[in-house]
Amino acid sequence: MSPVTIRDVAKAAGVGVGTVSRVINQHPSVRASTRQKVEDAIATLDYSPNPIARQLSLGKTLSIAVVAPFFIRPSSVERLQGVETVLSEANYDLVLFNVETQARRDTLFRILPRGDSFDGILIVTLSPQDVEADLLLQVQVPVVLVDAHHPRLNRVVIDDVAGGHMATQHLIDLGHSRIAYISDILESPFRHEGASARRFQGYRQALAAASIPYRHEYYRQDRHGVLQAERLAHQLLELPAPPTAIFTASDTQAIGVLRAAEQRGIAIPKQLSVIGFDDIEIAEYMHLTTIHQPLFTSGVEGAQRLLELIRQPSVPPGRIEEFHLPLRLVQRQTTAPPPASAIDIVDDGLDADLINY
Amino acid sequence: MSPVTIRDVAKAAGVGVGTVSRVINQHPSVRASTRQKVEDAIATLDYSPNPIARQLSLGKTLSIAVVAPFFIRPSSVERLQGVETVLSEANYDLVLFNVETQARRDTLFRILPRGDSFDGILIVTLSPQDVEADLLLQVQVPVVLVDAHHPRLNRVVIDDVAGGHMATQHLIDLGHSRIAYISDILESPFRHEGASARRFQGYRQALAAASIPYRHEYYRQDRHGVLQAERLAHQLLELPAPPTAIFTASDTQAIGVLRAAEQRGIAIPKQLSVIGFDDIEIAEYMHLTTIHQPLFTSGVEGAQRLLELIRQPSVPPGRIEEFHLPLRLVQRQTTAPPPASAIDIVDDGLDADLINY
DNA sequence: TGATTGTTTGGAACCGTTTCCACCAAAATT
DNA sequence: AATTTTGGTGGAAACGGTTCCAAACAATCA
Repeated sequence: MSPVTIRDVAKAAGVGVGTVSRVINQHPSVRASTRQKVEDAIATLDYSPNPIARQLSLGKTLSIAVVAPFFIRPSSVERLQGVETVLSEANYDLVLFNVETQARRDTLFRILPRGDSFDGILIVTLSPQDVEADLLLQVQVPVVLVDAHHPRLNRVVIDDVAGGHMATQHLIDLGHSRIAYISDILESPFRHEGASARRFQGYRQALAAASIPYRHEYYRQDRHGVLQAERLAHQLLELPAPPTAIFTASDTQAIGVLRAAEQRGIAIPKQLSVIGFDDIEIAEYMHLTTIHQPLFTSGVEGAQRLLELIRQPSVPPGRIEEFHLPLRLVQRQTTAPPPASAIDIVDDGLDADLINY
Repeated sequence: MSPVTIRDVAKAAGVGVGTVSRVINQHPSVRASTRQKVEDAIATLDYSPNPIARQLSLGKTLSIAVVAPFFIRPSSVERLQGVETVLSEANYDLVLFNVETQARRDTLFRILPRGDSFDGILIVTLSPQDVEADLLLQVQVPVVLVDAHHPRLNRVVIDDVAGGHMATQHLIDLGHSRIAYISDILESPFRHEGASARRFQGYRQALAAASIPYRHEYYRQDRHGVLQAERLAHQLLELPAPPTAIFTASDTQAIGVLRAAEQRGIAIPKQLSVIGFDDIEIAEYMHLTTIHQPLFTSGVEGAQRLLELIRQPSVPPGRIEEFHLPLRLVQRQTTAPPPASAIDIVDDGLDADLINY
């Protein structure tokens, strides 16, 4: 590419390479006349410094890695938007690592801590296991988790339990008692992502507080996605005593429920209430009632914290921080009181096996 | 971070640095016993090569820049997904450059050709001006355009004129003659993105072929976005003789139209037909009739072509290629024949000023 | 056995920056 | 006038790899 180096410039300007470097980096101790000469040379040679060489010399890369399940979690994209805003402002390059499969996830957690390719790492919606966190901590690379947890890593999160509670309480307040919960898989054998599990806890707590027995049959899980949720919803709606309301762990899954209802000719919200979680952009267009979490903001906060971590040399392990973002119920048009017909059949008790945590 | 260098390994293994390098890079001419010694040393020292240094030495960065208006164009995200698939497969890093403003756009086009930071550049939905293309060509950096045009750059595109024609023809076939077109701004002073303008051409051609006079009042433009399109739709629907069908240059804008109709209590598709363009994921959920273009595939094709360009040293300027992707009408539930009441008022001729291209 | 060919190997040179140190001239101090 | 301080400057060394060249060694052939 541009084969003109700092030495060419130095020669052309009749100065040493150090001086050219100083001019480029705005170092103060360069005489104005010299600076001028160098700038002229730079201009006529059309020189621009090789960033790779600079990185090697500096030991900095000015780029940070962002790891997330972008394409299977629309919420990641909205978070990414916040991240991008902050990073581009700070002149950091954003290197994208998408995760769709467990294999890729594991590879990345193994690869990322190696090498000095990134000044920092932002991990979204993927919680590291202990060994993985160890690796990260060992290499001393600044890391921030967004919507993910690990006790020894900085993170920005929401109170998922409270969120689950809030959603369920909203349905209870409307008069529902047959409330189902759909989520992605709560415990994959090795690493628990956790958020859906905690929302499940909130769901259980709200039910318990209202003295509504927990029904195991009202809880379904599958891999995250519209189609999977659609299938689960069909299962629920085929139950002898189908739920009058469904709470899903994400808006994406809520859309699956909406589709299932539509296919069965079930009127929303008249015959079935649906509440999601996240408040992704599409939720508004679909009039979905949901729990709003600050997605964009989470990206901003995460990125800012990461930059802070990078900038300050940081005392040894630094204090680990957990930053909480607020939640808010956004009521739209997919929740309403249950149909009169259903209220009668309250508490038929069938299959209502209580399970303790 | 990992402060152990190739020289440490060489010392530990009792060999020269060249040998270690050869082991790392799978160079064949290393005796098996030597290789073993080196591998042992690497293992015990827990060495991993510094990618930056390797890049400097190699003159390659193994990373490619992707420039696009990701967050204001959902279609970009779906294209990005295709790009990501190919690049991660090929072990290239994907560096994201988001464009939301004209200033950022211009900066990037100025910055990107500098330096040797990227092995290739993929530009999505942004057509370079001539001077910008010059810069790119001058620096000899491999470039591929996706959903963007420039005669001297490789690109993967669709036939926008045909697409515009297809959408309009569909409405005409349904019996509409009062057909409006909503798009983003066709000609910003300095650089035309073009796609919407070409779809407009297709729209005009289809109308002309059906002997339907073009009405200037039926064509509206504003910045791309749901809210802007919503406003434009309101304007159209307030016209003395409102359109019975609206064709929008993107699905995003179609959603705006749908919202406007909803606010006015206008039934879709009974009283108003709406057809979009792109077939982004959300289009299906909203039952939007639209022109499908292969978004994911466009990303895949673009990335693959870029990798080819990078791999082969390439004859001087290489032959410029324009790769076309197919289009397809996807009929869902937002288009139907016009209401009987409207058919009567055919061709009141008012304001039907014909404009020639 | 000696000459020839082929395979491994060590290490200097290089990639293009930044930074540090030494040096110099001019200015300030005595 | 001699000495110290200061601001500017040149250039070597360092960053951590890859590659090339020459040398060492092994194997083959006559």
